[in-house]
Amino acid sequence: MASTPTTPATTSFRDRMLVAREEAIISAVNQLLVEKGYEGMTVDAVAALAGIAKASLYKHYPGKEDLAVAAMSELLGNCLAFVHGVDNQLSPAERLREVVRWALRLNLAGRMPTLPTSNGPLRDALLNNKNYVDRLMELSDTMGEWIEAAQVARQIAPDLPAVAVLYTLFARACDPVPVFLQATGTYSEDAIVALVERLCFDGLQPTSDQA
Amino acid sequence: MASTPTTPATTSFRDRMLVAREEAIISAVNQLLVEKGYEGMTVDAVAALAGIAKASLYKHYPGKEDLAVAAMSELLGNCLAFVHGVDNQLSPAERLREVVRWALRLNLAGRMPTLPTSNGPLRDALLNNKNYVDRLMELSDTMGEWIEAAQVARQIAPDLPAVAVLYTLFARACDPVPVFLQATGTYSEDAIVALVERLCFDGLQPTSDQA
DNA sequence: GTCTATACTAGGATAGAC
DNA sequence: GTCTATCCTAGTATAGAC
Repeated sequence: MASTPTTPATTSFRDRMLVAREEAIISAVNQLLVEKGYEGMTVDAVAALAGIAKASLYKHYPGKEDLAVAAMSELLGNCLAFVHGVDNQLSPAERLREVVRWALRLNLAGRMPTLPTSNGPLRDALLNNKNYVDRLMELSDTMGEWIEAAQVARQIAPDLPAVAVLYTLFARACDPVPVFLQATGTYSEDAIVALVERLCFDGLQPTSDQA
Repeated sequence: MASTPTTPATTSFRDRMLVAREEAIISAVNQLLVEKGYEGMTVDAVAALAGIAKASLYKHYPGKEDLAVAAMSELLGNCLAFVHGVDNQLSPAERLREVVRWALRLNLAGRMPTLPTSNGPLRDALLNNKNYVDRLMELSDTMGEWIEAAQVARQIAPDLPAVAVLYTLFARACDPVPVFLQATGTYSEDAIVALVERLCFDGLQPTSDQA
């Protein structure tokens, strides 16, 4: 107890502090991206919400774009963790539905950050980040396999281009419809998830028992 | 010929010039909203693209928000004009499909401006503009009637809340999926319109003849 | 109503001490 | 690596002459 701390223990403690800070920073970024969007998120606000001085923040992340990239990279990491945890006993289509439901719940809970597609430099920063691109490709590969398996099993239409299906699933994860429905105050979260999942997979058509 | 121009004629000419300028301004706003988004659109760029000095621009529209509101109001006007021109002989569902196709084509042509939902002051400016709100309500009313008629006719599922259908149709008009598909360079505009229309109305499910 | 030139401010990024 | 204080560009908006 009274002895001088060993070097590795001290380093480890400092590392833990650093990691905790960065978690607080990215958590703040996530919240502000949801509330204000990328352009509306100021670095000052991130620093204030994370309880850190702005200059310190710049020691962790060299610019505003890097904050956004880190947040999106973490989002993809969480999504990959969920995807890899999905029960492989489920049919491919049911696995895809699980992912859509996961994304819808994240969205409704106000924890789904999104970035504008119109911001060129930001888009470049994303595509230049190996971590982000690797995760995006792994997610696309895994979901792409599920899509093709679901098409072979005739659970989703086999004549749809797989890339169109993949883009559609990604887009539904950021769709404004669930949040708008939530804002009406009429529907429970579960009801909205079920409704939007159905709109995605079945469209507006009557189900077969609605002749 | 030599006589002093009559007051009404002079006024009319000046009015035409003014209207032409405002059309040029809103056209520039539309283009920049598509290319850069609202926050990325600078008033300088609008002025330059419209071929007018910035100070002159401010004589027409008192601020940046007003530019965006005018553009969205014009968009709603164009949409209403299309909606009112749709053949009433068509079934309600087919009329809704016509509107979706119109919006998809506008989107693919790079002429569909969108605004961020996260910008509070901008949202207020929209909702405080009578012209915009009136048009939005008229469009919602008309399409709402079509939706309910289509549900009665069992052309779209009658158990879906009409408001969810309406939000979905609005959301599909601004969806990123068609533009992403366009960016792959693999599909023609017609193919993308047909594909996304199908995804909206039929979802991912196989069609009945794909057992 | 059009222009040139300028005022004002928000916000991204840094300097330099500790 | 953390802080306070500062720099500086970009961008909204205006003044004032014509």
